[in-house]
Amino acid sequence: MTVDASATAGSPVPAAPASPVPPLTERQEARRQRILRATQQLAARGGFDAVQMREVAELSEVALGTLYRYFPSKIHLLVATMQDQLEQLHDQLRRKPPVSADPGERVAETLMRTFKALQREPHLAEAMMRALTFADRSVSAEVDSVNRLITDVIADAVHAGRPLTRSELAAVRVVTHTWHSTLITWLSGRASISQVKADIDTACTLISQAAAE
Amino acid sequence: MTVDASATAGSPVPAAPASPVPPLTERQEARRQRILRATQQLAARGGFDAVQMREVAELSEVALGTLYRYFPSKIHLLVATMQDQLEQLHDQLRRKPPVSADPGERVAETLMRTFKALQREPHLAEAMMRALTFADRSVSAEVDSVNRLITDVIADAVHAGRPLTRSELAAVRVVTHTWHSTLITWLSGRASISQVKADIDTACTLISQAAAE
DNA sequence: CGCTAATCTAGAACAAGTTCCTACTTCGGC
DNA sequence: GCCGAAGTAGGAACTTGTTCTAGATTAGCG
Repeated sequence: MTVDASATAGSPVPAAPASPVPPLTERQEARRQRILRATQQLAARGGFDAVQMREVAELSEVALGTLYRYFPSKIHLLVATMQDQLEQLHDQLRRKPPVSADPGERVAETLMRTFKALQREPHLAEAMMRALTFADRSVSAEVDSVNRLITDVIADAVHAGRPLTRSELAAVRVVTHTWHSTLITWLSGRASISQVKADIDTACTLISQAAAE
Repeated sequence: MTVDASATAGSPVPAAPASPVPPLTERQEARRQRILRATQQLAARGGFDAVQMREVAELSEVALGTLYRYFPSKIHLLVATMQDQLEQLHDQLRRKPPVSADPGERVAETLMRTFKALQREPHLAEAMMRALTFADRSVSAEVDSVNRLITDVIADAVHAGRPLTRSELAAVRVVTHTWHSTLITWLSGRASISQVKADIDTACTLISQAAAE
């Protein structure tokens, strides 16, 4: 159950772009992609519980041991899937940035657009978010990387140019906290879509203020 | 793996005070307490992973089947433990309410005091919070009840008397989201104590504003 | 080309949550 | 005090994440 840090730094794990990752051969990269695709597929169908390691292995035509060599746990696998999705999302958002005038509104717009994307595959969203919040210390690096991606997405929405001020950063942190937590609440059926929107809007007022300083 | 709603409504489960819970006999209440105490003990020692159902059963001198009759899953068990702790906390806070003048500061003070309490038993905190955020729909009722408890704690800190205004309620929601999420971040070693404090303070400014309206 | 280390496959084995079954107690009503 | 129903003990069995082993395959290199 405990996976030490060295496992995280092991060969085919992508993880943070900082660690010295020996480049993957073509076939290895293909395997990795097959695994991630299979994971998405299973997750999209039945959520966290439907992502069973044996099934992922079978569907991606890889031995169970190999799956574990690429992703040292189910949580690592799903967090990596989230990284994957977030990168795609970030690209899309760069192509179509939010249009509102106010920074806080731009952030809210961005997050609501993301939320709509998640609603299209609620099971996949559930699987990824459950993994993200359930992750323990052995997945810190990967979870941090996901958080950085989200923070970047939000930071882009605040303003393209200059780095964020201290108070803007503080506001962004609270926005990401609210985003994660309200999403979880929605995914487990304890909040409505409009409730999620309201929570995001509330948190985003902090950004408007911080930016106005 | 899936537990339907009827299980939640089963006999000895306390759950929401709404469902018609047949009163427990003295021995049953004693069993329930033994189970909760054993859970706390194991959780305090080694966190989520150390709470193993077989061990809880053994330590509380109850058969495994009986444990499952009282708490239909490990998650239910830990969420119930959290309810238990929160009730104690709420009592303590009622005896010693926060002293700051500003509502937002009172909330921040309350949460920081709670945070200090959690720091005393970080493993127990980890176990309860992991369970809370990992809980799926089958635990909705219990998780909601925990959320209500936290909301009450915060609402008390905002102001003893009148009910909260709409915008205060919105602010309180964001504060609880921030609280949960920043705690998780701290528990998985991705944020420092001072970071947690900063996040709480940031979120609490929303309350000050809402109360000032 | 042939060698060696790393990687991969197939499948057994193990761990912990959960379910199920059978016999024994306890409870509430008579 | 007695009876049927509900609750409990004890433990086997099942599920799924994870680990381990032995025997192919592959990649890189002289």
